[in-house]
Amino acid sequence: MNARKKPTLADVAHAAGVSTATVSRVVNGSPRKVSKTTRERISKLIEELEYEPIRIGRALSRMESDIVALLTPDTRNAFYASIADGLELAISASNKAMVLCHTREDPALQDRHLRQMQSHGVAGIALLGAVPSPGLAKAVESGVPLVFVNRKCPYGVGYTFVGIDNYSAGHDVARHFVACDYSPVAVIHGPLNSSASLERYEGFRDAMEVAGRPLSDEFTIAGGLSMESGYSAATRVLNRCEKPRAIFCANDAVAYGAYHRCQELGLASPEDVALFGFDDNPYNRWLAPWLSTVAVPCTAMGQQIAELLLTGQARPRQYLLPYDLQIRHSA
Amino acid sequence: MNARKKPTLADVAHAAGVSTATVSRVVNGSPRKVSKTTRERISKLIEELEYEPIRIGRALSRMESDIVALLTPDTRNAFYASIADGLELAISASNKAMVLCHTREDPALQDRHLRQMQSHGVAGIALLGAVPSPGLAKAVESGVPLVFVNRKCPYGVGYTFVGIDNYSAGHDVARHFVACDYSPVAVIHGPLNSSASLERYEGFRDAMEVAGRPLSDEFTIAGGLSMESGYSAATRVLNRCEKPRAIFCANDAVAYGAYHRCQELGLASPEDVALFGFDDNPYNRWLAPWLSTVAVPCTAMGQQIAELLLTGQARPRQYLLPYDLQIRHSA
DNA sequence: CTGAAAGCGCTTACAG
DNA sequence: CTGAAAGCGCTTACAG
Repeated sequence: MNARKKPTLADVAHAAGVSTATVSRVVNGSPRKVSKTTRERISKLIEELEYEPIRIGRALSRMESDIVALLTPDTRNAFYASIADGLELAISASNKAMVLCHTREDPALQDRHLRQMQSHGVAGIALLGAVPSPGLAKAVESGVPLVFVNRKCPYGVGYTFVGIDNYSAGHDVARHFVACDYSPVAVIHGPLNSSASLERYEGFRDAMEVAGRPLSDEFTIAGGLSMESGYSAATRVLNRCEKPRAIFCANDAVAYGAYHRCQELGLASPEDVALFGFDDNPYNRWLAPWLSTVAVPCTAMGQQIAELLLTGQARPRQYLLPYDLQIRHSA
Repeated sequence: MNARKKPTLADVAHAAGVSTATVSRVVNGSPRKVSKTTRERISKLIEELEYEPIRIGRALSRMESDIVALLTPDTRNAFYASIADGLELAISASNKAMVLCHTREDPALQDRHLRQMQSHGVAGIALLGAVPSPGLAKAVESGVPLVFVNRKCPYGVGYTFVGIDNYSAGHDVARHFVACDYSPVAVIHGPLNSSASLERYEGFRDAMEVAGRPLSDEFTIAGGLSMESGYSAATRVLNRCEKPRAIFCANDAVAYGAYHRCQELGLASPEDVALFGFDDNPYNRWLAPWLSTVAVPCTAMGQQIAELLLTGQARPRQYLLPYDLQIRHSA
């Protein structure tokens, strides 16, 4: 009911009998430049009037808003949601805000968001699971601060990246499969325009080959990264007369879908079909404690992204975080 | 490498030989007011120059940004994530953006976000799972467009709400328990300052009482809404010498935690302990197809919220969406 | 149908 | 240490 408008910088300045420049300086804490007495007087006034800067003003004058964007395919995947969560925590602690855009693996949609975010004047954009798209190609040239997460930039190597060594992780999973003596072995990989999917697959494939057990084409299945697509990929591969003894899945969501299909077929894991996931989805602990997987440090990733977005990187760098093979019951 | 600055309204106006007012009018599509020829000329120029309005300018002059905020405890809960997803879809389709803030059920944090969002000049705020807090009390008075989702406003009844009839749903679950003849029956409810938790619990309790099987105190457990807290609440209630025959859980996440505890204790569901959840979390389909639950229409909720936030409500209203009892294997 | 001009709330070189 | 003033890029009443 209180129709009193929110106070502006000018209101505070007027009340304090100083210029807006001075108030602006104390708000932004350039303490060297304002005398202690004035500063204290103004601070008190700010308290009293409950002055809160209207950020649009600042944004216009600085030509940059207090906002960063996170573009990601789908936060219903709890692994992505965890990264978003960690990022948001750090961003909001720095008194900034995070806008969330779902790209749904769609280049056109990613481009719309990219343009929209630039027109919002965001301070930076994190791309968690970027897809190649014309707008992205432009954006990397234009100089907006970009951080690629999980998947590397499709347009060259000189861009900031936060993630793990997927090739090496895929390699490790293969070595585990060999140690368990699983045969034949199948892989359900994600879209190969994603560096994460590609490298996982290549590392796995190469290690199998080195071990003298090359992957066969009929056991190399291309799929998406959702539970639905894991289900349908598993349906296909388990339909063959020769069934795979073990499946390396593109991520945990895919493994969940595959698991569901195994259940339907009455196949036990690891007895009939060993299953290996990727990410260590937060739901594992409660609903799938049996799932062997590669733990990706999503919390650390969120923090790293925030740091890069907040401080602005002098030069692009690759941040390779440690991953952790989780051998549990399913493989 | 193209250091050409992005064109502004003024650049377009200059190129077209008209005033910025005119360009602004065609950008915002007030078609009555600009002659067809000028309009077409300007439109062509906009294309050519790839002009994209810098939204901060508009925001400052309108004193409202193209952004809406979603405040929610935790999107790692896939049910909340689904609502966020639906909302983001609709918002971004309207060429606006959604900022996501996690409140973690913490009043102080909620207040920080509330203030921050107002200082960003957001066009509206959706509170999915609001907690009572001083800042919220102020915000409801101040006239920011607010939409309460799932949980009603703790400060009175005259506020916009999108959700289901939780009392009635709790009632239905109790009637199912009675029909199954489960006894004794336990309930793990969420925080009672949440209307959703409170009403579910009350509906359940009242229906049990009407059926002549009132809930006992020792089988009424207060907990949080996470998997962790479901686990610990279940640990407590299953430690008693008399074990419950069935547990109504605050939501599916709590049911997952309880399920995990049952597994550890070697208790089967529904044979030893029947389990009932709430929400119909998207993960159910794949990892917990056995879980009986109340399906809440999260997609429809997301759309409804977007509509309210985008069009601005003339007067507050309650939007009660239909829910659906899902009787599956666990109860 | 179109334009000149004021205004939105900040920040920041420039002077003093 | 402090202030007057210009400027950020839009929108919009007001005139014509």
